[in-house]
Amino acid sequence: MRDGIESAAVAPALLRWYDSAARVLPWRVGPAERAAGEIPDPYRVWLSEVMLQQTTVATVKGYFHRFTTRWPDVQALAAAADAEVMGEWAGLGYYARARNLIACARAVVAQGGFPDTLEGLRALPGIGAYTAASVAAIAFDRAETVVDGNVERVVARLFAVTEPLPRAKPGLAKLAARLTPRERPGDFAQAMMDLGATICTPRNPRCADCPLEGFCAAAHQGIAADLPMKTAKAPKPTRRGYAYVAIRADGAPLLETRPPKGLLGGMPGWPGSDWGEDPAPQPPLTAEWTELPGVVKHTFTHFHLELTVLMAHVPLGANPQRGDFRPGFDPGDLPTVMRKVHDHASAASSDLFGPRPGA
DNA sequence: TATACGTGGTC
DNA sequence: TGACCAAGTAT
Repeated sequence: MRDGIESAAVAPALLRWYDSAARVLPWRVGPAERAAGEIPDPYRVWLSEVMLQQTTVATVKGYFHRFTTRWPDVQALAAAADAEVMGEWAGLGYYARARNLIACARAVVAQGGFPDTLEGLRALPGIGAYTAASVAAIAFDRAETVVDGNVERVVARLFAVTEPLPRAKPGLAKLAARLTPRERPGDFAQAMMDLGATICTPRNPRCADCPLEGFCAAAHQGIAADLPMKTAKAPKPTRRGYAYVAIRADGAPLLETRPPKGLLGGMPGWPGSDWGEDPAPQPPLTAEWTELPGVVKHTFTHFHLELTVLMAHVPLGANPQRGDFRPGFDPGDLPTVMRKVHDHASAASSDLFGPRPGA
């Protein structure tokens, strides 16, 4: 793998493997269909790629099916109400993706369709270098280089790059570009990612089963499992807070829509205190609050959270300082940490959203 | 360049 | 149990 001749041999070897081993995925047009002239739907490619950002295939499958059933094309998604889309996204995480998804769908409809160039795609909300390249390559057959975490790992091993991530990113992208073929760039990208997901895995890579082993410098040196190197991450602090579960006599829960930016932005949640070292209680209304035993624990990307849950049943005329009562609210529309709070309160009070006796 | 931003699975 | 990790983007 030290010269261009060997680099040129990688794509054909990888594509031969892909033609025989490609995974069947709901958004994918397989090599056989592709050869028969079938073109992937840019809407489905875009939607799947956004969902797949930092998210596993297994998790995405169900969401992709529900989204495409409910909104079969970009026009339908663009016409949907924001809260409907946010509710359908609930539990998938990184909620800025859902906000950008809505904005992107509307921009695409306003433009009369998806742009078919890297630059046009890159200008849309929520589409960065990876997603722009993947949609351009997979849906529009453009010879763009797709670089995700899988590709970085595969390339770091192929070329035995010992420089640690994230510093190594630019160099790895250049090496990946050297491998990208003019023919079948979309299948090549998907093949690289499939290889990273199934053979060239972060731990215990199955080099003996790898179609590229003969090209791989790391395998040759016996250091594949040690690459890519990564710089140490900062430890996660623990923050604490209070969450308030108020249920009105008709069963309606008191919820608020969180600010559009920042953590869980735009999603519904229980009113609460600030989250920090030693937060002060901040009940959203005056009531007889009962502090539930135990805490709800949740870990975000950059901190641990421990929430103390307080619950109250309040009369029909209750007038909260924050949030609003939402009859018929579906707990499934809550982000996971808020659903954990719901479940914690629910365990302490059967039929949480049901009307109170005598109400 | 560094940090904020979710969640669920794995070892 | 807990740290690592996954088909990244925005600022």
